[in-house]
Amino acid sequence: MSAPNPARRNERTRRAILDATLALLAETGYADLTIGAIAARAGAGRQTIYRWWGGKGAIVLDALVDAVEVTGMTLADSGDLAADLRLVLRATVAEFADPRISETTRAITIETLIDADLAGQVRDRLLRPQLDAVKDRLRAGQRAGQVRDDLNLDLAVELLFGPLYHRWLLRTGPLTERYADGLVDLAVAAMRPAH
Amino acid sequence: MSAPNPARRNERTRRAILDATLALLAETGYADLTIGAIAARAGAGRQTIYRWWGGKGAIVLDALVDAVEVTGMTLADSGDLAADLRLVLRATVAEFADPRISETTRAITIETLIDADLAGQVRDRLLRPQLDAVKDRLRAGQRAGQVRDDLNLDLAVELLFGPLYHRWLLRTGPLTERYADGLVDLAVAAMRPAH
Amino acid sequence: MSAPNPARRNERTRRAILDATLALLAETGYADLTIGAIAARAGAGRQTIYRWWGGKGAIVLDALVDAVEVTGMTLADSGDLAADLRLVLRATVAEFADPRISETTRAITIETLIDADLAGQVRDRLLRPQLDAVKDRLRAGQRAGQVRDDLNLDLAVELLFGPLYHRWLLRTGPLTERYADGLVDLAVAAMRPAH
Amino acid sequence: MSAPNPARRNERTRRAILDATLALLAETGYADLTIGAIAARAGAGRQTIYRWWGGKGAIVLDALVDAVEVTGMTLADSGDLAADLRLVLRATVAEFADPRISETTRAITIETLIDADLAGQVRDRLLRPQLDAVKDRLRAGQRAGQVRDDLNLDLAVELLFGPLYHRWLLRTGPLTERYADGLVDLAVAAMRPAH
DNA sequence: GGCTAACCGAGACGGTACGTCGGGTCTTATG
DNA sequence: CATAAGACCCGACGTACCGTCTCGGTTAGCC
Repeated sequence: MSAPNPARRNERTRRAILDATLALLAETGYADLTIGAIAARAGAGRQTIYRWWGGKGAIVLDALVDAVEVTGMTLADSGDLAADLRLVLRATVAEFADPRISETTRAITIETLIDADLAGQVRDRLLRPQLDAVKDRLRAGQRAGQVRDDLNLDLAVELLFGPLYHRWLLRTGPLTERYADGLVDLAVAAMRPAH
Repeated sequence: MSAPNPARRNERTRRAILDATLALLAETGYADLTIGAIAARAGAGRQTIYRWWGGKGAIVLDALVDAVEVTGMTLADSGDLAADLRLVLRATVAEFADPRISETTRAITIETLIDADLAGQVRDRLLRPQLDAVKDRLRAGQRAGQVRDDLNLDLAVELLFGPLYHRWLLRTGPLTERYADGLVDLAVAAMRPAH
Repeated sequence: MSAPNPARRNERTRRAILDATLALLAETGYADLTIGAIAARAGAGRQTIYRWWGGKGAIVLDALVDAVEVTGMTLADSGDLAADLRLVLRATVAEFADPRISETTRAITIETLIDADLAGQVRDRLLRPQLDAVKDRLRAGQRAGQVRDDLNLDLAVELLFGPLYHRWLLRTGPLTERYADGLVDLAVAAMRPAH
Repeated sequence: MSAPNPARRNERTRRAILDATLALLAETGYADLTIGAIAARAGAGRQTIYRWWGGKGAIVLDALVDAVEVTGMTLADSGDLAADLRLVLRATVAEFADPRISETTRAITIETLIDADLAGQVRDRLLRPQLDAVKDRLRAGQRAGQVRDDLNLDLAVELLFGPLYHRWLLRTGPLTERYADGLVDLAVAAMRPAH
């Protein structure tokens, strides 16, 4: 009926629920994840979950955001743009290649496809920080003359991560460091100023 | 117990089920689509569905493949690579921008995230033809000297479609013709032979 | 949505549910009786119970009616009215004194206090046959001159069973054969024609 | 943990809770009565109720006893036993016929069927005074020679009230003054000394 | 008249049962 | 023997209350 009072929320229970969610995600996968199972694992009542979250997707998002804790991420700037980007893409490729992480990412991706609100939250809280960090690095590249001035940076970021998502989503090929490197080379070639 | 005999299958029922599936997909979205609703709409028994399909994803896939009917697609070759690619990407963007098609694509995407077998089928029966058509056009571009000889064509195709999927999936920006054109320009720049 | 078709009902399941209900009634008492427990014990789905019954009371009533199976009950007529009535009242007292039966009777009585519809059913299907049998015997007594002609027979029946219910309900005293006999004597005295 | 101190009890809250209980009993009936609703209506905390009462039945009993306030009831003795009893039975019939009172009586009756302890309390605090008053009047009737000396007075009292309860409980007929009078006549006939 | 122990309102918590919904299996009767 | 219909078992859903447990705020009774 009325909204619950967050001030009175039991932090310990909140933690237990998020932890249980991550654990069960890893064990049973997203599709077989149950509110009841989370509650049981967390030693919490089911109602407590419904009190604070809207559904499975919301809990999982919270659990993931909480786990990743992306706060003020920035990329190293070694002067070598391609090298710096390689680092990021290799790391991302590694995450997608890790079955445990991949599984969870798949889970939350499903939920974003179902729930547009959630999609916005995932985008803004989970992904934007990373994408923005890359964008900042590209801007620095522009100032250093390595990147075309008139390049649309949002598009450029998509050029880096889009193919990777595509390959992951459609499983059209392996996700390896070699792949990441090739992708960076190609993207950097596209971004280079016309001589 | 024993496998059903496809020869005795009722084609009319099959059609009714696939049609009902597409109709309900458009009306209620994938998440709220139920086997029971499909059966009811199709005037079929639920058991009939279970007899011939494995689950929601399999029906939806069949319905979509059946609807799209991608057979031997090839790209026009006007000599102008960028122009030819623009046509394809603009068409794809238009599809993703169409809410009805987008919704259905989301539906099947969800299912591919859940069921890897299905993902393979979608990839091979639904997407591969299109991607291969583009790949063929790029190969022609290589022969014409517009595309670097050492370019990994699979990667190149991903460079074209990946950003688009990324933007659609994460809803990070509008899907317009302008966007398609800008993407093509960037990708073509990346593919151009070093002078 | 639509009413289920009784013709297709599974008799075995129905029996299992009624049996489970009686068993659990005896074991746990009415208050702690659960739809879920009945279903589990019967090896049935909860939905199956909800399909055919309206609630706990309806199942219990059915189970009891089914157990008692009161069909065309009549009293012996030995010529000695008091003796015949003593037999009935002693039997009733014995039932109320039996903890197992008493507990179940309490259960269904509760439900009749809550649900007037159910009360009517209990009255008509479970009790009326017995009360009517006594009434018939009293009518025979009138013909034999042992009972006042102007006696309201419904009232007379209540005079026999009412005190018994009262004592059972309020637990104001023991329910024994002696009690039954005393009650019959008093009631018969009240019914006797003024000489 | 430790028992609460009755001396510090807030009388206003106690009253509010009992009043709310009676009001809700009349409005929603016993089955749908919840502790939470009582607390809300009374503007009290649920814990306060649990502090002072054991459960729904205990509160309802207190509320009813409090409402009835049976103190030292005695029957008038006009010399005419039947007339005096008619007064009592007519009053009782009127109570049972009043839907509001009847509903509440049903409520507490339910609870007595569930909780034997409570049954004892109801019997002793709520009913015994009335029954004893009638018993006293019958004893006076014995002394006056209107009632058989060897009559079991407890049984006689049940003979008066039992049929009434029976009819109320099973709803086998209307509860009217005529009914009360007829019942008294019959009972008095049963109690009369053998000529 | 100030201190302090308790009661009080409020409401979050771990639970349990509810009644509903959909999944996948089975049974029955048509054609 | 495939089909339409639908009953069946199962189990997750989201809700309603239960009885317990904090948490401040208020209030009574003893210094």
